[in-house]
Amino acid sequence: MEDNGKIYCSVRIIDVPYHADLSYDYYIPNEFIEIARVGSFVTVPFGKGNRTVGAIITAIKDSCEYDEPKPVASVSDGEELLDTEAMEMCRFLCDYTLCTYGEAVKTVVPAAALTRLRECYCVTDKEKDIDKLSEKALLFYSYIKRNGYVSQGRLKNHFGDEAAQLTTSLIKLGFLRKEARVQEATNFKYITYVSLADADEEIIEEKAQKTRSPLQAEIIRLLQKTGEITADELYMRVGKNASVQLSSLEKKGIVSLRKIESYRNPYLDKCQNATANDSPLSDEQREAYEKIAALYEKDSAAAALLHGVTGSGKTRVIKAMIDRVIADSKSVIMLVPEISLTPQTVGYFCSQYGERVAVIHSSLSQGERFDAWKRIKRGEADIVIGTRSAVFSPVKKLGMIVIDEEQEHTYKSDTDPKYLAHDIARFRSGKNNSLMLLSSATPSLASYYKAKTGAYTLVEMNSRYGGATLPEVVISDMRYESSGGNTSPVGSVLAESLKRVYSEGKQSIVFLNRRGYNSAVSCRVCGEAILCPNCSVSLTYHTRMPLGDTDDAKQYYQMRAERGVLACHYCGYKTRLPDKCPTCSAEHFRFMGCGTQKAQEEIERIVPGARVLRMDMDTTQTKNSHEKILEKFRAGEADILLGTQMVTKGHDFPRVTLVGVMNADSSLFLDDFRASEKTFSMLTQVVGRAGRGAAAGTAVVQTANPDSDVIRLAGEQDYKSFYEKEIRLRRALVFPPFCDIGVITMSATDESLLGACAAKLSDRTKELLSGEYKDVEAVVFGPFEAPVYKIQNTCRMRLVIKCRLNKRARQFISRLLCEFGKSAKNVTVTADLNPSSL
DNA sequence: AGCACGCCGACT
DNA sequence: GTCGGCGTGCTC
Repeated sequence: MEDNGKIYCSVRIIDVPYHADLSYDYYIPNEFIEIARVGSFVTVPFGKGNRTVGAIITAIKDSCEYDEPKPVASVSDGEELLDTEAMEMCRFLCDYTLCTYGEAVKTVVPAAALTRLRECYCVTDKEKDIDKLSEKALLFYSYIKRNGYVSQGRLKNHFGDEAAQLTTSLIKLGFLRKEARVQEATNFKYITYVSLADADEEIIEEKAQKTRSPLQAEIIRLLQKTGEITADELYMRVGKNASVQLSSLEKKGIVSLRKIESYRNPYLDKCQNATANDSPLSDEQREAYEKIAALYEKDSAAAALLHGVTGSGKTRVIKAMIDRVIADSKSVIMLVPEISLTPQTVGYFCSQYGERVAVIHSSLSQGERFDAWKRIKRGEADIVIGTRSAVFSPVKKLGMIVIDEEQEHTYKSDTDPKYLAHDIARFRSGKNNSLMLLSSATPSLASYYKAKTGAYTLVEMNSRYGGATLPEVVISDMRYESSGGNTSPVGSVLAESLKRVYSEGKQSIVFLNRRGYNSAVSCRVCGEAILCPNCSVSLTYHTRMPLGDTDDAKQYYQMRAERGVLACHYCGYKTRLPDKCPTCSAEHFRFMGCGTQKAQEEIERIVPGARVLRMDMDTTQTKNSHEKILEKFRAGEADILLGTQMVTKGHDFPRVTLVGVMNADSSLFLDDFRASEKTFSMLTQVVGRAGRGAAAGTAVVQTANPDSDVIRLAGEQDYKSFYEKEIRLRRALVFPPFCDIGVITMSATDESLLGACAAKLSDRTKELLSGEYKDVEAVVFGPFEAPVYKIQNTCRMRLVIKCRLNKRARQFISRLLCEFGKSAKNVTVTADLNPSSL
């Protein structure tokens, strides 16, 4: 509606459910017109109660379709929050993963950068019957009245646990109102510089004479000597309690304080000893580099897959490419699967490029993350190394995004916008005409298929660099072990090899895909396994576990001393081993399977004297524990490194000559079409750990399926044959990359409600597919129970849709989410498009 | 999500 | 007769 020159804006609201996530129009009051821009964070009145909610301006315009727009309530000033590319990424995330705009914003921008909404309470103008309140309520009420707007936290501090009840009842009676207040992002770190005030020495001297405080006098004398110093330095010399004195000196006009914003950067020391060293590339590496560089120089959106056997020096090629890109004054984002597992890679790039590197990963504090983000946004860091969320880094002039170990499942987000880093990278490379470079020894089938069919440029490196040879691989058939009377999880071949390597003074790595002691405990009489009361999985027996900061540590120590603990790996539930079988009351249990704890005992028994380091979820709870364990092993303080997945990642240990895989087939028969791919990748990686130095290595792979092609080909490091075999299978069965898969998951605590909802969703899906969405070619499976049906007492059912996930198919699934988001109370419905596992 | 409107059971 | 249960629907 045309309206006397008013200015309007379209906004997307941050915290709305999926079905209400639309574009809403508001008018901008004159006072905000100067600062309101596309990408600004605003607050607006929303809904019947006009509650204040946060939103992002997506458009500014001089007319408005809607008849009675409300006014914008506040506009966050300062630089706009989201730049054009960030907004495009949000838009893309919404469309691509079917999330709300707000969820997308929270994914693209670090939490600390978002001006935070804080729930506050204030009094209303109602005064009638106020004297009828209880004494306590009246006290509560007048406290809020005195203070204006009071946050929940503050109320709880003053009134304790009663605060919550008091607020709700007073709101109900109409004396209080809840209102969201904008709390500006105050999340900055400053360094304070102290100097004597800019005045005549005489005046200062005169003022100093008047000072009674000896500490203040000391500060003045110090400053007269040193000139300007940082506050921290001053505290070091005269003591921390000087801060009060300092501010009083400032008030008196004797000293002046200067605040400079600084960054929290835990990688600073790594960066400051930057020592660029360049040894020349090998012929093969140079060839690979030139091919990729040529692609980059075309200056249009492109993607390359660098496929090189383990040890072929992919990192060196990547380094050369980064040099090439930054030579153009463009930025680089390099993704790694997990920072804690690749300290070498991170350390290497920090030392090469110094302070222009920003490192981003999940265990940064909010402030550290925010500061890294600002450094990038301001163009002070132009090389970003990080885990998947780093793909959103607001770099200037993006030249290249590298995805190292491209097949890793960590590149798919497991929380709500369930995006794949590759898809974001491809999108950004399209927008910036930049290069996406994938790198792996065992590419995902999807990526290799794209390379084979021409969508990506394939660059291959087939020889190990520096004369290292592939290890000799021995497949140890575990079927004969047990029939031969060896019930140990360590077979005779592996046992002999471990002993030999130990006696030679070399190191071994043993990989085992299961933590804990045993995998399950079952009753010897009725055969029932002991299950987690909250989840539908069996509990795992642990002999010892780290205590962390659990509140019942004492009790826990006691349990552990007595007889070990049964733990759930899904919800963290812990209990002591019961006296009797919960099902039949028999008193004897069978302990099945072998976890890292039991394996450690076994290996220590088999190789007497060997020092075994265990690395799994239980021993790596604390910060930097990964690095510490790896460093210890590297330093030769242990002979055998035993662990789960995390021992397979790309660290080089020159003294390792033996790698053992204890249960190579544990992931082979998973109920997942990617089982072979995952097993192959994992085995290839772990086998590649052996013999990275001059000495030839051996890999012992224990399996009950020695004839399996996957295991054989991984042993031979023959990716191409594996690919050909697997891709034929996928084509025949119509699995990705020959189709997409969408999974709709419903979860609820009420099982019957969930069942009803699942049936309804399934019916509705079929109805829409044969009606309004007839053009979407899809095959629907289910509903069935999720592989782990119950986690933390929440049951989950899912519907699997196989189809081409084009725009239209996404619309269709979006429609389902909208309909069931509205109607289904107490059932949560979410979608995962192309999940990393089924 | 929150908050309104709206239509059926046990109370002053 | 009303207060209040939570079913359905909307939010610029």
